[in-house]
Amino acid sequence: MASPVEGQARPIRLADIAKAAGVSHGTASNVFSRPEIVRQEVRERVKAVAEAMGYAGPDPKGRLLRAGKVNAIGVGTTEPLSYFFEDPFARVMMAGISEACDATGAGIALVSAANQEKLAWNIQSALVDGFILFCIEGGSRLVDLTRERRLPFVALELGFHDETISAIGVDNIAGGRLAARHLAELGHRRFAVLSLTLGEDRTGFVTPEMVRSAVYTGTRDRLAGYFEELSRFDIDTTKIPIFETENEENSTRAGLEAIFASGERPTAILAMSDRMAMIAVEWLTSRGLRVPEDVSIVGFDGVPDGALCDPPLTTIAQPITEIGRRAAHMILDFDGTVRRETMGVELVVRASTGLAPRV
Amino acid sequence: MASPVEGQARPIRLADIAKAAGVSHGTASNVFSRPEIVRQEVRERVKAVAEAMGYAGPDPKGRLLRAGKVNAIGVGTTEPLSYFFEDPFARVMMAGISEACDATGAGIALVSAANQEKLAWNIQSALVDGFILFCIEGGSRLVDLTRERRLPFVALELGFHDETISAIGVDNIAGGRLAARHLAELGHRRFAVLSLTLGEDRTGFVTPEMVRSAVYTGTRDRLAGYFEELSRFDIDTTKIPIFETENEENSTRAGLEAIFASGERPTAILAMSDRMAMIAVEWLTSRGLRVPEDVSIVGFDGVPDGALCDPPLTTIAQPITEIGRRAAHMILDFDGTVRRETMGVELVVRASTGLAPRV
DNA sequence: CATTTTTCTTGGATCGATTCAAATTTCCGC
DNA sequence: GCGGAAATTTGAATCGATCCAAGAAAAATG
Repeated sequence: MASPVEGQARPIRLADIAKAAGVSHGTASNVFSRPEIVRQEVRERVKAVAEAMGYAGPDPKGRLLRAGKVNAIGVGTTEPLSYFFEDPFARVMMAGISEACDATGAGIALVSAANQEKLAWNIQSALVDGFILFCIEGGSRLVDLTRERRLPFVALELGFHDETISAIGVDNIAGGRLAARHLAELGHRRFAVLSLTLGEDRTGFVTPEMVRSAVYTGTRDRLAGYFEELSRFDIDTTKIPIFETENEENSTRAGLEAIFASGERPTAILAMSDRMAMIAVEWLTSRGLRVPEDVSIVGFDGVPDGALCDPPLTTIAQPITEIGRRAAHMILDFDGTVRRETMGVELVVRASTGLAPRV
Repeated sequence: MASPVEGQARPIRLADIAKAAGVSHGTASNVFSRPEIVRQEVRERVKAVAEAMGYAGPDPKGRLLRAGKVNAIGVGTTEPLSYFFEDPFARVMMAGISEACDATGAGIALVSAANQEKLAWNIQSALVDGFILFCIEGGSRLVDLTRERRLPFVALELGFHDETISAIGVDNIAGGRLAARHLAELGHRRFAVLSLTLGEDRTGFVTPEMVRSAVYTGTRDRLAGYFEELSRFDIDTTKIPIFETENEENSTRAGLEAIFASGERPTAILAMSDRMAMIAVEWLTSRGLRVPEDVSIVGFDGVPDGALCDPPLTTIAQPITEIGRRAAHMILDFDGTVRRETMGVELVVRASTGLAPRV
């Protein structure tokens, strides 16, 4: 079933309507954008002509150039676009952004940069008034590219070493401490860390040297929080294995294999994301280790899925939706200043943590 | 912490660069869009000037007007924007759309129309090459508005009576039949239907008259499918209560109350969405009725959540991702024809259905 | 009916780029 | 050093609207 659409004729412009109706283009424009200032008779005539000629209404492409403002905010990531709809953390964040946009009537443009060349082009050509950047893997490339647009932008996760850009994130040190203290108080003494990325594009065990030179200060801060607190319990933090992953299945599993391959198995895992924590729960369970009887796990983020999995995840909850809302407002109400906001975090105790097993 | 940004000076234009570098704007433009055709020396000089003046690169707003193509597809709904990130059906659909867009490098613009006036404006001013419409509640207003833009658009769910618009959906009659046959074969004889909307903005029991005059033919077809098949088992379909909901908690609960208030309780529920089915499971369970021992339920859609809930949902699965992909391609590769595609559905038997209880 | 106000309309300027035919340079071979 | 081909550069036209100062028409006033 197929029917032709609107002959090949090029689309009707406002000027065509004006001519046909015998008015100036100025008046024709007013009929659509400020109808109240044109005489009723004229208004109706022009509208009738427009209708008759099949005019689609003022083309936003034209209006845009004059108006200067797009009324949409771009959300960028280096992941494929589907990330926004599938990743639990991103989804909650997007819900917050959506809320702010809905309230002001702004639209959302999703911009992905999964592959290098297109990344550049997509960021460069996005029709938006500003950007919110999901700074995950490859975040610095994304930031550099975006900076070139000279539009307002905010990095989510202020774990980015560059203090000259706006960012919103959480108090990672406090978060790390809360998680560590909770486990230490349950009697745990042997730990392992599933870490987010410290620099770019690598996975594997991390050395203290690498921690010092971390690009992502957010990751570094969480580690610092973990260790500061554990030190208070007289735990030798230099022996704690830290495995850097890409926050997805393969590298997280690899990390777990590596950690559990070595001699002294940890009784507690500090995971820097709920995603990793949930993968860890599954990995452990499938190997006959019980959570939390044999191994306790604390996640980070506080995504809704964490409450639903089995066992429900103990985690450090971020106010994700609120971060999203604020990020959107930073763009929408941009005032020309760079802002860095730090939000608080909260320990949510559920069933993935328990007393340390008797030795 | 606040630092001023780029003095108030109006942004630098390509023409400014051209003048400063002593070349024509044509050449300046070429430096950025087709660098290979300009002499290296000139190219470098212009680039240097641009760099020095802090030029942000060719403004997409300007380019757009000339180019005519936005390279983004709009996805519209009458729900708030967060719908796209929270509703399980929408999310899977968006994943399919994302895939197609990623492959071609197109962007996605989310357009919401939660409130009437803004709906119009948002649709009218969206910078996109075409629309994909989530035709749920209020779908016809959305379609009418979109039609005015005279851009290609596709309605998701071809359960829309207007055959002149492109649409992709599933074979609703077949789906209805599969669900009904499955239950009938398990011995069920007393049914109730939780229906999607037939027209606009109403909930409550439905009369045969209303079914005949349905605006949403998709809903009507599912009903037809249910009833055709049940008739084959000599079931008197005129006695089956049909309750129309808005596919959310309140109206679905109201429907269940109404259905279970009457004398003869159903042993099987035909729900037209997994969402309603899951709400029904919860409602029944909280009232001490067991699923499937006391009441069996078949959903519709096949969203991932349905496999995870307790008990896992028997459902009629749509190829949601594939529908999303195709919808995106219809817009991306638009050829001026109206297309209506019907996809197949599949019965997925899980644990929410079982043998009819002995009387 | 002339004059002042008020209400509408007009048409040129502008938003920021790209395109393309024509003009100008540069490059080659002889 | 010259003619012609090839490589660059130019600048006017265009994309589709909105804005606004100035002019024209209509309405109000005396």
